[in-house]
Amino acid sequence: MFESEQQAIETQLRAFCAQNNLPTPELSWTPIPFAGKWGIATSLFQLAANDARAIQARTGRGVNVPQHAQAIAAQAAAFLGTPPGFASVEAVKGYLNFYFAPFEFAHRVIDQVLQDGKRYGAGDPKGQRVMVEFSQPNTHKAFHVGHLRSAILGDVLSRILEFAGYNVVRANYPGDMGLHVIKWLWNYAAYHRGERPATDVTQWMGGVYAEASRRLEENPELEAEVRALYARWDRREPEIVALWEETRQWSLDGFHEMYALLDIRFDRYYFNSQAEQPGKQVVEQLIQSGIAEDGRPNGEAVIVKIDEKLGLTKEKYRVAVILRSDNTALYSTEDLALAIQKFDDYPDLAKSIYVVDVRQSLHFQQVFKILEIAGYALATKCQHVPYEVVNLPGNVIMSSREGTVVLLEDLIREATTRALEVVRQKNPSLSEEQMQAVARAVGIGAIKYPMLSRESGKVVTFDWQTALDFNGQAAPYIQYAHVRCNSILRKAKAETVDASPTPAGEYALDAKEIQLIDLISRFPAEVQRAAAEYKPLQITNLAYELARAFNDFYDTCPVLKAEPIVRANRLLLVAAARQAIANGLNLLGIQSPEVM
RNA sequence: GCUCCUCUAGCUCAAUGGACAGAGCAGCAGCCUUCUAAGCUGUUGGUUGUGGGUUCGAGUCCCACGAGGGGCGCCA
Repeated sequence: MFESEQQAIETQLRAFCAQNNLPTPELSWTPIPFAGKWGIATSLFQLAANDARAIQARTGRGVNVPQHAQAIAAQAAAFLGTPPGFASVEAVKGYLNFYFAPFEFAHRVIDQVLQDGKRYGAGDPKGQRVMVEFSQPNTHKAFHVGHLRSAILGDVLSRILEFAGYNVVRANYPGDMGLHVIKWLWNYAAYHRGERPATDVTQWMGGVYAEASRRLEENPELEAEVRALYARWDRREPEIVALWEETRQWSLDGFHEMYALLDIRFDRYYFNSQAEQPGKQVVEQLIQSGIAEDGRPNGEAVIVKIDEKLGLTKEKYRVAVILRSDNTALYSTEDLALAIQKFDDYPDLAKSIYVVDVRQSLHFQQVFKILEIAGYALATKCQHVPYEVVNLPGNVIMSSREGTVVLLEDLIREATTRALEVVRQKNPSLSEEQMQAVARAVGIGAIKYPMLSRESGKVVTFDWQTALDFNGQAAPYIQYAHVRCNSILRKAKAETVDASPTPAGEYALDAKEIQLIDLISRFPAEVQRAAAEYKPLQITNLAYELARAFNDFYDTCPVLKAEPIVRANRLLLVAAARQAIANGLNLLGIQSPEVM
């Protein structure tokens, strides 16, 4: 947010170095890391180390780098004086700290936030299109908490990338065909023909699937019926296709309901079943060009010996199987075609991102590498963004077959019920309708936040107690800070605040106010970083820090009862804080309630 | 055998190669006649798995080891 100040100082520092025969400095800027201090800082250790080497080479004399850094910093501070707009400069422990003139800079930040509103923190358009594929639910199965991480992570990455300035295509890739679907169809046709799901569609679909698995486990001889059905599907018998199409739609309808509840949307659906034939064509092409080896004549599969093709001596990409010996498609068959399909549909894609479970890392490395070997330039634009799984306590993996699952419907119901109890108790004056709305916002937020607030490479362990704990570092804490902002502004008749952003008179800002403004000013840079590194964690951290700083401010700085000048300024600050918190929550796909 | 990931306070997790490793939860002690206590304050808690190395500087990068987890030619 203060790039122009940084650049001005850097120009001065380069002049200083040139004048003093020092190496050209490469500076990186950080906020001054001490509570209540506001400004920008840079260390001079790198510069000092470079100069120390030069002195060593020239004179053979060793130089103590930290001392040298501090000496240079002190000289530089004297050379620079206090740059325009700053309150002071200090050289300490090899760092140069530039302190902002708080009131002036505070109002630059606040004015910017209030002017930009919902767009505060958004990046300039980058003119690049990015596709994010996520969620990939299996039709004819239940949707459980383990499936939630991709959906939430992918949605939030999409939001962040969009806000950062990219054109984002949100893609879903449902698994609508495969052995699980055939098993389901078999069970349905044999024991549930004519039944239709009424409510909780996805749960019902999952029930029929679980029943199928159970039946087959108890009576393995029934497998023959399933195989027979698979053969009928392979022949595309109209009756089977029609049944598949109808029941598949039930699942998709169920998914739509859940996505709506979770406020997740898609621009484009790719279906597993549609990638099958194109995938086989890609495989043929790979065989023709000598990249793949066709083992089918000998009853073996079609494979690509990737390491061999690359001349690698150590195992890295290994051998990929890209088509079964019986000519049926594998995931890799379909992913080869899908990767290409995406660029056919959107030739200007700068990046094609796959938000998929870390266990498929090798699979994607193989697919992308095979395409690269085959000469597809798009291969290097494909990137797998992996995440770790969601487990149950005791390192138990959620599995539909094992029955160790927490269903999404149950989790949402439980979380909103619990939130409703809390809001009923905390704020009984609200209308029933308001309470319901708050409970939904809080319940959904409480589900999403834990999935986003840890490194995606770390396993999330789901347990009810933590999931339903609405205190501390969690979404409701941030939402509550937003509500408090809103409450103050409502009482102050917020509409007059936004209309007159220029306050008359100046006063000494409290340390809590400075802390809050400092954090608000960091938002745009954090958005860019989150987008560049695919890390929603940056946003959860900042949103939480903002809420904490606001609660701190709320506790020590009266607003409505303050003197007129202070009151006017603090109202603007509260409005800016509310906006920053709301924008942060919005990036996380979490609602900002007006009341709680 | 090859390979990827994880290891930080009792627990769950943060921390651009930089200044003093921070939060929450749990525990203990306080704060509602106040802009909503879903809040705030104080307090307890650390050889960042172990050993080397690189660097002016390492929780962060490199190597080895340990522990746990994932993946590896016809599962998805």
